Amino acid sequence: MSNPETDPDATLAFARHDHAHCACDTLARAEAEALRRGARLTPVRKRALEILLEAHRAMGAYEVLDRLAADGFGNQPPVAYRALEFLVDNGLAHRVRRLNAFAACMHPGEDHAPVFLICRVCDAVAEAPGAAVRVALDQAAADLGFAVERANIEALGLCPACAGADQNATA
Amino acid sequence: MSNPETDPDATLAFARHDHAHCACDTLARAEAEALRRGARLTPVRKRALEILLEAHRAMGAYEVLDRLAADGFGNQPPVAYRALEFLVDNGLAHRVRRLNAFAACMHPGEDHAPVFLICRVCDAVAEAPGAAVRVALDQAAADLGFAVERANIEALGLCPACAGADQNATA
DNA sequence: CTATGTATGTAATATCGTAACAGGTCAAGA
DNA sequence: TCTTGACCTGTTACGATATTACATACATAG
Repeated sequence: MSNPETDPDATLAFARHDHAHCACDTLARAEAEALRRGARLTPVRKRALEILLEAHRAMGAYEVLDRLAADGFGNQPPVAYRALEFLVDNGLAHRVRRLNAFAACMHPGEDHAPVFLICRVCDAVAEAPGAAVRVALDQAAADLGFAVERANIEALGLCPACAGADQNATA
Repeated sequence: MSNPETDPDATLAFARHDHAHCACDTLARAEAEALRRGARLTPVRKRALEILLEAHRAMGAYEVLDRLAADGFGNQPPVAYRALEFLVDNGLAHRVRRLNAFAACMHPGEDHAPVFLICRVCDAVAEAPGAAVRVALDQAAADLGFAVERANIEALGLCPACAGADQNATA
């Protein structure tokens, strides 16, 4: 079984790619987006985002906190929660509630409705485009007179790799 | 029998209705569904479901636990978590992660994809029909080769009542 | 009856999250 | 310059949520 702690390739997207490049690129876009919004991407906040981008997977708040503390920032929970809350509020990160975790947004600035796909075998998390899902959700809500402001759409299931492994094992 | 996907009145989410009647009716359907699945709806489990149905809202595990303990069952967390997990696994209840809470399923046995609409003002929670949302989600996942087994779709926003109050206050 | 699997009870603890307050930084305006 | 106010960071302390591990009880098939 692959594990996001040990097998980075099985993480955020279900495909191999250049982490260093996509992390660096995404950070640049996040900084631009923060500037555009007039949001202050202070050192702790920026470092928290970098941590999420470097890890390239969903991380718990305390895990982020440990890294922040190691970098000389505060070592108490509010330090991490505040930085993460800022990132989420400004569309630079997402909260994955099923995992009590946070993940850097891969598309900061783009108006997107992320859908999180969580593999129940290897715990990999992918951020999938969910525009169509969001449209359907808004419609379902509108039918009841409800106005959606924020949505969490999370799916548990099998990622391609684990589905393949499962078939092979069963066969 | 009404179908939650097509009959909006069956999901009187934000509307007034007869709690006692709908709770009793839903409990009967839940028992039938448990029987059909060969799931053992033991006393603790049944009582936990009743508690959720009577409250008719999302409840925290510890809140359910208090009531179970008051009824003579165990008073330690696993008692509540196990009963609630059973209910969720068997489609008799849902977990609302945004609220760290559980709610009785209003349509046990019917193959449905619940969408939770959570009012950020009054905290009311409605279980809306989400078949269309689920279809869109399955498609988005399939595009990445991901097979969805379970989904949590939760929206935060304004319920009709609070949206109205807000408009009045602003006007 | 007895072995087996399942359900329940309990203790202890792990994990996650927040309230409240203190001090620091920075920019706008008296 | 000095103050004021808004915002950010750090820390203490605590509350809320959830799980592990183990012991006991209970059902049911053989």
